[in-house]
Amino acid sequence: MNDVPGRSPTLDDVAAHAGVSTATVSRFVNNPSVVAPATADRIRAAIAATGYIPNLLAGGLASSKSKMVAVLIPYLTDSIFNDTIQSMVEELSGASTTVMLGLTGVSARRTEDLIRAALSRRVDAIIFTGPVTPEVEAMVRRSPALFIEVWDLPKEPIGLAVGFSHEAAGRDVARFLMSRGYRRPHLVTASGTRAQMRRDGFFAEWPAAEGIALTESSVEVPSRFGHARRIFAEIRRLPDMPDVVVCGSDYLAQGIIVEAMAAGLRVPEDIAVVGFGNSSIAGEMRPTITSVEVDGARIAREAIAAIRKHGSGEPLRERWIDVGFRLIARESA
Amino acid sequence: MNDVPGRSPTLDDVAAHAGVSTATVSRFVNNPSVVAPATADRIRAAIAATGYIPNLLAGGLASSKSKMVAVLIPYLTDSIFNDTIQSMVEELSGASTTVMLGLTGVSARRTEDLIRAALSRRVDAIIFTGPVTPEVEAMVRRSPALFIEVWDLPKEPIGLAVGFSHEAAGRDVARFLMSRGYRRPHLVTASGTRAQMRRDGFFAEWPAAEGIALTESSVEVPSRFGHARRIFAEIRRLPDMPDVVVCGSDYLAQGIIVEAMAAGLRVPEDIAVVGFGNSSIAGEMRPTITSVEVDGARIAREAIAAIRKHGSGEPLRERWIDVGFRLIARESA
DNA sequence: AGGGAAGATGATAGCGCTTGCATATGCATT
DNA sequence: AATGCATATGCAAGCGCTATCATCTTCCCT
Repeated sequence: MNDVPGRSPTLDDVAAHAGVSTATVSRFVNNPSVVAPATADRIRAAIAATGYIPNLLAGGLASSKSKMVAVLIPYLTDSIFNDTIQSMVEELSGASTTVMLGLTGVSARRTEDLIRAALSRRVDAIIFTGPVTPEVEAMVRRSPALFIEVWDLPKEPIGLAVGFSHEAAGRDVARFLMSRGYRRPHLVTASGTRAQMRRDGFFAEWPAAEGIALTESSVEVPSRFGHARRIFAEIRRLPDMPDVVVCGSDYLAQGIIVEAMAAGLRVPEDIAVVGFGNSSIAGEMRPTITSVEVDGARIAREAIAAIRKHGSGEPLRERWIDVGFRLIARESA
Repeated sequence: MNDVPGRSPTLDDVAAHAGVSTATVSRFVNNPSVVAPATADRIRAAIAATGYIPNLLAGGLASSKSKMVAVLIPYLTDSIFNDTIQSMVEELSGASTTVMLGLTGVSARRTEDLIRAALSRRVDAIIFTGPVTPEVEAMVRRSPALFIEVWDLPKEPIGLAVGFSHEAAGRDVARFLMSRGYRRPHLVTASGTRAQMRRDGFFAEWPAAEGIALTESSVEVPSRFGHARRIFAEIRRLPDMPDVVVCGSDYLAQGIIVEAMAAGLRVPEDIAVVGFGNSSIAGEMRPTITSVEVDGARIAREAIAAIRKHGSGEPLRERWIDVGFRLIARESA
């Protein structure tokens, strides 16, 4: 598309045009306030006249900071991270940082390739969700990039962890349901580590007494809307219908509600439903979905603050940032 | 791992370790088959021993191709592009190309900033959805990056367009509904350009005859699930209930179905619903949603094929690639 | 008026890689 | 043997920027 004769303008072109040295233009571009106002004006004009667009490949090479961060998540579709990623990308772009997006799926191989790709770009940080394999850990440890694990609080984070205790969340849901009088929950657990931790928390808290039973089934990650048909069919086949279904995402919860209503059941009277993540649909569904809210925007902000600190050489004081969670009781349970 | 503490290993380190020149290692890294098998083995060993990870900033600077493409979309949440983006990112990563993700929202300012950021990284291509402002056009035209507009077929694409005719899609939906005997459609149109084009197509095709009426209302982009409450309330206030609601996304359609059922109406008997985009939920909802399928994966593949061609210097023959669409009749209408 | 401190700018050596050109080696062809 | 042509590798000049150090002005204080 380059119908313009010649190569694209460089710092030197701008410098020549403005009658200053390249160093001065470079300074101006990175921090306009360090050059004299009059010079700044000339440079500004020169940039406009030449149509100069900085080359961040060169800049990054010279300064060994790329102003780029990798965001690695499993999926884009129906993911509970979705709202978090949205604010993550917005905040990052706002801080004039480029986001490199990688979808890991559940494949360790793919994850490693993406980490390698990120390191190849000399990203300033990697924002990661999901289990860390030894290979990933090895690669990441020898790199200067800040490694941020979000949505969880592993015992031994490689760099920084920004998240909350899934085990505690599971416990809270169990306590909540008990207090509401539910006695026969059915857990739908996804195959990922975090879902398992919530399940463990739920089990640990749930009292094993007479008349207090619990059943479960499992789905592939992510906990999608589409899993609902199979799960609901499974539930119907149970000898005793559960009184509440605990889901790994609001999307799956939504699906269960739809299935229940299609089967002529009322939610929550005949069967209650709990979601997870407090995605926007949770408050918009009919009935509205009881869910566990996670402050995705806060996770994004904390992560970015850490990246900025790390970038300016400041050492990070803490290894974990617990953003907590909040159970939001709505109509569905 | 005998890595030098301090800086990360470079091509020279690997070269020294393998007893060859840096050029040879570079060749090996970019295309293993051009070096002699014995040399390749030595280099492979050296890379493993040093833990070398290429620096694509330096590589990109030297070769002036970044192996990076920018993907710019309005939103991540509830977006009809979601499935497309998913396959786009997967295909791109598979082709060892880094994806730079940008969320433009509806702001022209933000869009321009993102384009500038992409150009600063010297991306090989920009995959774009949404209206092109003169500023964007100017920046993009003078850059060597391939500019690909997806999901639409503008009359004068700057680079390449991969999409389909929204006007035709609107017409098809109108014809379909007529043939099914619907006579009182209600259109819910989002504020974006493409939605407007579908609306125009629908209007153009819909016969203006006795007993064949049509109403409409509008929503902010994106056509989210959450808009359904307001829209449905509007519909109920209409003097004559429409017999079918035409939505700009399957998510909104899903919302309308939920609202209708909550109001005790049957879908499609009392009121039918049509979605758009054939997102995964369309086939999973109850009732399943009649929708217009767009082959997102194909769009992704075509875009990537074009990028590859453009990258190897081949000129692009065509300016438009029409991937078409397909109306999928399901239970909801 | 002299001595500096502070501010603004210039000169320049890399950052780690790619690539055109030169060189060296092997092998089939005359 | 001499010639030619692949094939394999080395040399070294950049790619466009940043950052260190040096230089040159001001301007304030004693």
